[in-house]
Amino acid sequence: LPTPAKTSHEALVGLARRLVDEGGGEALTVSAVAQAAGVKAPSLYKHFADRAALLRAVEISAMHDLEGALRRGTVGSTAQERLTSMAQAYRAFALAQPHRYEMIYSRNAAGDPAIAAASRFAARPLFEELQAAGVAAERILPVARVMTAFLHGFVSMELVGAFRLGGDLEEAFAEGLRVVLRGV
Amino acid sequence: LPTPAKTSHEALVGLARRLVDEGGGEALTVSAVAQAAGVKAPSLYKHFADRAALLRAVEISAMHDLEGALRRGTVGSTAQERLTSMAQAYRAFALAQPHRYEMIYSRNAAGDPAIAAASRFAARPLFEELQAAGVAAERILPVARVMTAFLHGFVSMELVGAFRLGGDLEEAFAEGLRVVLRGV
DNA sequence: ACCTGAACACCGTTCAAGT
DNA sequence: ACCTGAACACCGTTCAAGT
Repeated sequence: LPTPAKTSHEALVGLARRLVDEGGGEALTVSAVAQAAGVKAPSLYKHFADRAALLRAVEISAMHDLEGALRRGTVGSTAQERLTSMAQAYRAFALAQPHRYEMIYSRNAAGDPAIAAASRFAARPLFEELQAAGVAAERILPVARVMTAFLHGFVSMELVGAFRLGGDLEEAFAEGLRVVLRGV
Repeated sequence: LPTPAKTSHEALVGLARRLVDEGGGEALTVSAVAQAAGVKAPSLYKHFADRAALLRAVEISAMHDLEGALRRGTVGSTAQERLTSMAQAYRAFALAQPHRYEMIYSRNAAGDPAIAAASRFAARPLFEELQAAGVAAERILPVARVMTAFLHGFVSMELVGAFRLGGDLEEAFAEGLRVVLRGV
């Protein structure tokens, strides 16, 4: 005689996301998610293999969020305008949801195929814009890597507080973006 | 009647470093360090306020390591050569000691003044080379930020396995470096 | 002055028992 | 089929007691 389910896979991911947004990855404890779902900790193991699986689900949803933010933020008619606005949308996403952003490049994920697929999904907007900009096919991958390396490096250092020497961060970002886009 | 000390601040940091090198930051547990030192866990609190303090000590030593690796790796007579070799040394350090590198940009550190000082120390080689290269004083900070953003972004994505789409990573790094150095 | 055992609140996880 | 209480091994940390 089945007990009616008090929660679900999707509901748990949603609650886990909220915990991450508020307190970072370490706030995503099995007990905290269970409590938020009105259930006891052992019950979670009926929905997820372990904490790592829950973490991966949140990471994947964060990658989808990033993809959406990039698409919404990409505006303008020229390639320069569109790539610049996309880069600004990338940074805005990271600054608005720092903990969620950090999940994306956490290494909980290593070899998981679903993570790899979500990662490719999040990278698609950039690839499409580079293609539309007329970048040669064989240069799209290296150019995309230089751009994402700069973007991820800049915002992750910004989030971690590594830019402690004063100066205008907005201008440093704009300058870096100009330099990188000149290479496109 | 004082008990003879079985360990010391410096010895504990050394043991903690080894644990980090082998298993990453999460391998640095109070019990593991204590066991490696031949002591019980509570004894560590006579040497460090808490686990976070031990973590910070390891981070600081990692920053000093990076500084040394950058200085040793910077060779050549022209500014381009020297900055290129420094960038390659940066990446080589991260790839050779990934866990130690990750400590440097972990956010355990936030507002600690000793961490901030060590961070400035590790950044010095780059600042000095940019100055020697004749970069205008007011451009040194933004240029250094673009370079470190690219370097940290590239190697941290590489370490985390974010570059899954094949292609030549060596060339992507070299290409990115050329683009960034063109901005200097 | 440093080390220790015992204790506490917290983890993630397992499992037999409930419905 | 899902939920639960009890249990286990592990965390970090505190503290009174040892020398």
